[in-house]
Amino acid sequence: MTTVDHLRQVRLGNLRTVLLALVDRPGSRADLAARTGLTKATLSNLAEPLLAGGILVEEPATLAGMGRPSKPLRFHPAGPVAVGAEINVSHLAVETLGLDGATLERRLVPADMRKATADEVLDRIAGLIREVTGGSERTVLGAGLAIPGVVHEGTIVRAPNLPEFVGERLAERLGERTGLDVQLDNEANLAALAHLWPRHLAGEDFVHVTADVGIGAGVVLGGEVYRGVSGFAGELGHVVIERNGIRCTCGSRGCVERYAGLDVILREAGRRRLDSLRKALEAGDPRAAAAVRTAGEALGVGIATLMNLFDVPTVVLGGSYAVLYDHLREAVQSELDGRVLAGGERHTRLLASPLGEFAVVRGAAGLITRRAVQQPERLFA
Amino acid sequence: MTTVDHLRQVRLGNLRTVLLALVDRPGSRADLAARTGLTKATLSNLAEPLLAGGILVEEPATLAGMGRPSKPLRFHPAGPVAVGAEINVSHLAVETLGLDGATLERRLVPADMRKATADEVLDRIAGLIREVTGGSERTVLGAGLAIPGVVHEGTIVRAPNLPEFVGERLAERLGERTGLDVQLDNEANLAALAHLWPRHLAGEDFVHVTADVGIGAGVVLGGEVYRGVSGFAGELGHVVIERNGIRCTCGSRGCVERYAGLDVILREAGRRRLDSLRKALEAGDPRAAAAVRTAGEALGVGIATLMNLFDVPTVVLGGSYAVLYDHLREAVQSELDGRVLAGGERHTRLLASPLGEFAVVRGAAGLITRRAVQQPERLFA
DNA sequence: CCTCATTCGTTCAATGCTTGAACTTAGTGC
DNA sequence: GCACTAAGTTCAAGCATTGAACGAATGAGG
Repeated sequence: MTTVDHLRQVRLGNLRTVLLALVDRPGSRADLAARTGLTKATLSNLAEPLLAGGILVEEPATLAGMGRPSKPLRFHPAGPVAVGAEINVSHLAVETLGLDGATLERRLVPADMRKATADEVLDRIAGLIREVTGGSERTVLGAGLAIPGVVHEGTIVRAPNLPEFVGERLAERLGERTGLDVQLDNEANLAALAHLWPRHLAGEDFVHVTADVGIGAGVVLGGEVYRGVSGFAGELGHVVIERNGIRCTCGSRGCVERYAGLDVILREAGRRRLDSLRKALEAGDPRAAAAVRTAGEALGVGIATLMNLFDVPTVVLGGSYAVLYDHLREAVQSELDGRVLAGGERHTRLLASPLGEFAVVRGAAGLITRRAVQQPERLFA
Repeated sequence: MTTVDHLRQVRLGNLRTVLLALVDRPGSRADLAARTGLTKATLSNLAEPLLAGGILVEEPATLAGMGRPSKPLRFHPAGPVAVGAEINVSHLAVETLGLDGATLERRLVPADMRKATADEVLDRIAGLIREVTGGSERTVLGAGLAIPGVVHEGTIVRAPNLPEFVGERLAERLGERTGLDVQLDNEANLAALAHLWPRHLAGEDFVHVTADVGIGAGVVLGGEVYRGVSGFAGELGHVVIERNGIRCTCGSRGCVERYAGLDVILREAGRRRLDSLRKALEAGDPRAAAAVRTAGEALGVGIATLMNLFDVPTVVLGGSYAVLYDHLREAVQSELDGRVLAGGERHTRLLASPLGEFAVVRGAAGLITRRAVQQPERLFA
């Protein structure tokens, strides 16, 4: 690598810094210089190709205070967008996201994936993507694709609820249908990413926990989703809380999933759907409340173990757990208080995700916008 | 940061690359250029100040084959050294280590720390450090200090077996006594580091597990010891394996430590010391074997949980567990086989540490030599 | 309307490390 | 001695940031 290459890397790094500052909020060259620590001269220089390339726009001067008025820069309203897509057991979803973090279009359609072939699913997803991108002339940076399974190097290596997809390379197949650069990832990881990009919810390090059929944790360390060497990191569902406990489909015994999975909660509560459970809880049904509390205790033990290993102070409960948050919190927190070693005084923060059912697709789209910002050379294609 | 500063960073990065290659093995400028991917011109340039500064020496030309003979570069035999020191419940230890990874001097002295004040301990450690460094004129880069407790930002925040030390800033106090730059860290982290630097034992990612009074895991991710946000990462001893199990001193129930700690093993085996247990095992004592096997089962459950969360393929058993390895392995591996999800086919590698009782001090010294190589500007002081 | 103060944005010379090619050095083989 | 080979050295070229000076655009005050 020549010195010239190194200097180009420096430039790309500065470009990234500037774009990150702009994701936070718009600002004039002078403001951005102050926020990034770069000089005004550098900022003028860096902004030039971004404006020429249609990534940013210069707004008309704002007339405020003394001195020459500043012309704020912001992401171009007709600039590039990213697509997020989600294949789940009971639904498909897509979303388009701008570089500024604004959601443009959304679709969520119920569908029973267990009865569908991979081709049918991909066709439907491709159709939905066409729907949300078709009307506009904006450049599409790529698509993130979320699935409920473990992904390693682009291949699905485990998907207990979508066994037909194991071994598939869905990204390539969706890429062929849409002409887009597609990135495949696990839904738990992407839900976690949605809480981190483009806006931070929980500071630097946190764990995002969701339940559908299984229980997945997305672990965020140092601002990055931690995936492990083969994509299996954060398998909270198979943390053992009773070594001679209930047999699990994974071959082990006493996995958290067998005590705190959504299917278990519904069964114990005598309900068939999350919505019905929620209503029962609101109506004060004692059986429903007991089922959720019992699950919360098991979940709390598992999360405590996770926190003692990762030493991460914050836990975000998402998906179904966010819906049940009010009835889960106390049991989970109580286990954490009794079991997490924590730093000096016990500080464990438990939050409910505010993102609702679109967290996963939003994370999938965020994967793409984030990559574009982190590798700004992608914006000049 | 000016462009000139960036270029200086590039130079320091290249210096680091070259030093890392030399830690691996000596080599001529041409050989190092080939191994690092830099050019011969750059290598000549980088080597010059290292030779002038007495960090490296040029060996006489080796006469091998055709062409101009090469003059290999290696770390100067009278170059800088680092000190490692360990305070433990039952002993103190120190070691000096060269940049090339060679151990120069070692001391290990039994001592009951529970009866000693911090001042007494520090005086003794300082005395040992003088012993191992006094005879030589070599520059001392600093000292690593290992303690059996959780360290966060230089302060001991938890030390169940050395309660007197909690809240202390031992690094500064030892620094005053020795005139050295002292780095304090947890013994489990440093034992793990010893398996990673200066020579790799287990590839990229692994977990190193030791037992003394408690059970600690040093987690190595991406070539770095993972410490968590407040130094509590890898608290394997307090992973729960039976949520309604035995009460633990930490306030929780069913912690691995209560089933697989060294004190538990010795008690169940009816022995008082590790050495006596080892002899009993060699003699085929069935009670001893059963105690170790039972502990191995509990340890295996805890490690399986750890592996499902971190997705790290390799586990190194160190300290007392390395001594008991032959009798532990089967039970641990069996739990791992039944419980770890792993990548596709189940690949979990279980190893015994080859480093023996000096692993921790070696890691402590390695902390300093590693820092010197990673921040080569420190070598030109 | 003019001038001053103020802030925004632009221009420009200086800076230094790696590179690759050409060159020098120091051996072997015949 | 001469050709050959490989190690090590010399040197001009190349580029993004900086800081200071400069130009531009406004408000305040007379």
